[in-house]
Order: sequence, then structure tokens, then C-alpha cells
Amino acid sequence: MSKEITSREKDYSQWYNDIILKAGLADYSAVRGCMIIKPYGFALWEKMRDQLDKRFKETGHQNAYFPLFIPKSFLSKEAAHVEGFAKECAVVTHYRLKNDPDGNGIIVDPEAKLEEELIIRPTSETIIWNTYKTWIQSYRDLPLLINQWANVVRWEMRTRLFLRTTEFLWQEGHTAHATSQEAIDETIQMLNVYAEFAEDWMAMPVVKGVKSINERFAGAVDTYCIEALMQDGKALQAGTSHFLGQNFAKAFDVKFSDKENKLDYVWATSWGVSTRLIGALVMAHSDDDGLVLPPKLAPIQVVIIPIYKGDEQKKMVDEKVAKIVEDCKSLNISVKYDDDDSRRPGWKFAEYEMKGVPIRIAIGARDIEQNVAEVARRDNKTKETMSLDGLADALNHLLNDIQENIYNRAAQFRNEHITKADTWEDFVQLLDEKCGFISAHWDGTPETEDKIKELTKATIRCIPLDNQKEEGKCILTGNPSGERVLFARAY
RNA sequence: CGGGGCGUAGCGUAGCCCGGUUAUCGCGCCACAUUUGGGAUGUGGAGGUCGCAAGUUCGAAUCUUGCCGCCCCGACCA
Repeated sequence: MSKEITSREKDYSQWYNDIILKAGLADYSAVRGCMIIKPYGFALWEKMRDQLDKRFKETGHQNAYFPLFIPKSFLSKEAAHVEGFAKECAVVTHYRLKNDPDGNGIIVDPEAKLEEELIIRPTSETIIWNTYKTWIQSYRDLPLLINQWANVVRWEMRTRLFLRTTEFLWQEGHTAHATSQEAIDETIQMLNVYAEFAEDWMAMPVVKGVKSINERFAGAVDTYCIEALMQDGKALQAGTSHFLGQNFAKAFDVKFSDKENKLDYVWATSWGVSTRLIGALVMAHSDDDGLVLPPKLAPIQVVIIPIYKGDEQKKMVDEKVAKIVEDCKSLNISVKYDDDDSRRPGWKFAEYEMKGVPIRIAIGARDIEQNVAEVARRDNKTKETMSLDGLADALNHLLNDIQENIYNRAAQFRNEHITKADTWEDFVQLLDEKCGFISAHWDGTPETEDKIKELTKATIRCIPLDNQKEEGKCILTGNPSGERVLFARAY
């Protein structure tokens, strides 16, 4: 596998883009850095969204929606926050266009300048905390557990389909609590929701951890994250959950009276995952034939392709398939019968492979005579002949198998690519030749992390939550260290 | 914002260095026929401001200048 990856590494970007375009997930747009999510890609996002949303509600959260526009002054109320986002904000300065008096088409009407510019939200902490100020007076108003599904805009220099687009879709949870501990518990709880979703639904193993100061969210006290490993050996931050302390409460003056009538600032969290998860999915499982989707998230789990000569055979196949479709639906298997006559079977086989459909069934007169169908699985490209009796049940098992198999495959790859390094030479060599996560000692200072980044482009992805304490010496400075941290080159 | 590559039909391209009839080829599209178990075949057909603008020239896809856009690599970042 790693050989394949090495040969692929050079063209990895091209490979990644091809898979997305050919699977029909997304398209480039007319607007620089933005992306069009096509129906198939959006169906996938909806499946992810629905499952996450369900979990948010099970953990007591409610959805709400806040404005797209943020007054410029809001953003500057929390110092670290504005510092972190200032360089990538889109700004609305005018509210009207008019015909150019010189006949050059339409121009911005200089008369229509806004008194205060509006920022298109790069994230919603500020506008939400400005609102929370009016919602929270008493401990009875707490905890306040709100999530929003929204689009945000970050004007990045360089973009990449799904991984980093100028506008992207995400969810952002924003909660307020009476105590520090309660907020920390919430932060960890949501991190666990993300980790379980990544592993159980996306079949993508992740490392749960906490970020170093350098990688911390702008305005957070602590940033927790899930880190995944892509097939080219680079790490990807797949989700974050922030303990914000009282930073935003202080910036927006959000105080509450506790049971003893003492006034205090509330404690906050925020957490989010984005359409970046789709990019993660692509890079975690795909192969050279296209996308490979985990059955639990695949918009189409089973595709059935008829093979026939003439109307008579078609009718016969239709009848058999109708029964299979009905049985599948009763088991909640999402099934598509593609009897489009304008495409030949071979074309369809290739098409659905590129789309990552987990199971493909081919059925023709020959099979029906023997009461069987050809069942092909996408994950390992094997085919077997299965009886039509009890087929839906068998498919159900097969879907579970595939889900498990692609998780195990990704987990094996990930585990093989967490390597310990104890000397600087090993560290550099591992980064260049093996890639993946490097577990190494670090003296705990931002300066050392910066230096390592400068020398190797590797950053500390996280300090794993389940870390073993271990005495050692920093890989760069030789200063004492109490535990290993995970380094990697990252997206 | 720096470095590299590119812009010719819906997509992918040849032609450009060395200017010259009607701009090449493949895929896709339309029609008909034969086909259908791994991206079918034949015949016929439609489709072009050669990225934009200016210049040189009898003549520009081709040469010159300016501009615009896209992709990749850096810095930035989820």
C-alpha cells in the first residue's frame, strides 16, 4: 500500500480532484475559491448532517440561526479572536449599485456606503455572544445549548475542494454554562460525539487530543480536536471543540446571578465540523478507481443494473428487481435500480464505482434461471453469486461487513503510520520517507514548535487525550519532556 | 502575494517556435440501425468571439504589448 502511495504522492492533488469531479460530488465555480456542491455531494452532506444533528439533539442541543453579517466592531471585542481572523474576512462596504453615468455598466453607488462595515461571518462567536448577553441573566437560563447550521466565509489565499474553500458549510455549537467544569465537560462530550461519528459512520479512525498553544483556536482557552490520517500520510484536522473559558463572556459582558445571588461571567464552549469532512472521506478511503463510501453514509447503498436482450427479458428482470427493491426498502437499505436504456452495463459499472456505491448487483436472464444475482462490493472489488432468496438480508450483512472492513483498513494504515522518533535525524527521516504521525518528545514551548515547523513543515497535531506519561528529551532542544506529542505534516 | 504551468466546441487536445485556403483529433451531443455479462459499433449530422484588448502585417490561433482567468507549489488556514 505504501508503495502505491509514494507513486501517487506527486499527483495526489490531481488524484484527489479527479475523484471528486468524476464522482460528481462537486464542481469548480465561477467565483474564485468557491465550490459548487452537486446533488450527489450534497446528498452525502445531508446524510452526515442528519446523523450529527440527531446526536446534537440527543445531547440536549437546539438549533437556531444567527445573521450572516457581523458588525465590524463585534469582531474586535475579543483580542485574540480578531487577531486570528482579521486577515481572512470578506467585508461589505456598500448596499446599492447603480448604472454608471459614463455608460460602463453597473457600478457601486458611492452614495450607498455603510456607516459601519459588515463582516461576512468567518465564524459566529461574536454575534452569538452579543445575543447571549440579552438571553442570560440568571443561573436558570443556563446551560444554554445552541447549534447552528450555516455557511461561513474565510478568504484563504489558497483553496482546495472541500478541504479549504472560500465559502463552506458547517455547524457551529455555542454553549454557555454556570461553571468551568460544566463547560469543560461539554467540550469533551462534543469531541466524543465527533470522534464517534468519524469512526462509526465515516469509518475513519481519529486521534482525540488537545492542541498546543500555537494551533489553538483564536479566543479559546483550550482547543480539543480529532485528527485523522489521509492516505498520502498527511494529517487532517477533522473537527474541533473549544473550551472558551470566560473570554467571550468578558468581551461581551455576559454575566449571570448564581443561587447565592453572586454575579459571575458565564463559561463557554464552541465546536464545529464542516464540509471538510467530505474531503476527509475522499482521502481516507478512495482508490484509483474512484470514491469508496462507507455504507452508513452512502446516498445509494446498493445499485442494481439489469442485463437483458429485448423487452421480454427486460420485463422479467424488472419483476425480479421490484421484489429485491421492496425487500431492501423494508430493511432501510437505500437502493437504486438503474434501468436507463441509454447506458450499457459496462458503462454503469464504471460509473457507480467512481461514485463509491458500496454494493452493485448485476442481474440478467442467465441469473434469473438459476435464481441468483451477481453481487460486487466496492471496497475490495470482489464479486460473488448470491441467491435471490433472502438477498436483502444478505445485502444488509454485506453492508455491515463493508463498513467494518473499510474502517479496519483505514485503522491498520493509521496505526502503521504512528511512529516513535527519539532523535532529530529519525524524526526528519520519518517525516520525509514514511510520513504519518510521529510520536515524539517536545519541551512544551511555542518557540520550539515554531522552529520545528520552520525546519520540517511539521506541526503538533495534538497531545493525545489518552497519552501515557513518559520522561524524555525534546526532539529538537533536548530539554526535559513529560510526554510524547503527535507531529505531522498536515492539510 | 511570490515561483511554475496553462487558456483553441460541453470536456480533453493538435497546430504556435518558423504568420498563408474551409483550425486537428478524441470523448461527449443529435438522428438512424445493429447492440447490451466491464466505459459498444457503423453511417450521417450539429457545435468555434482560438481567454480579452490593442498593435505589427496584404494576411494573426501563431509575432509584440497590456490585461483577465484557472490549476499546481509556497506563505495563511477548518
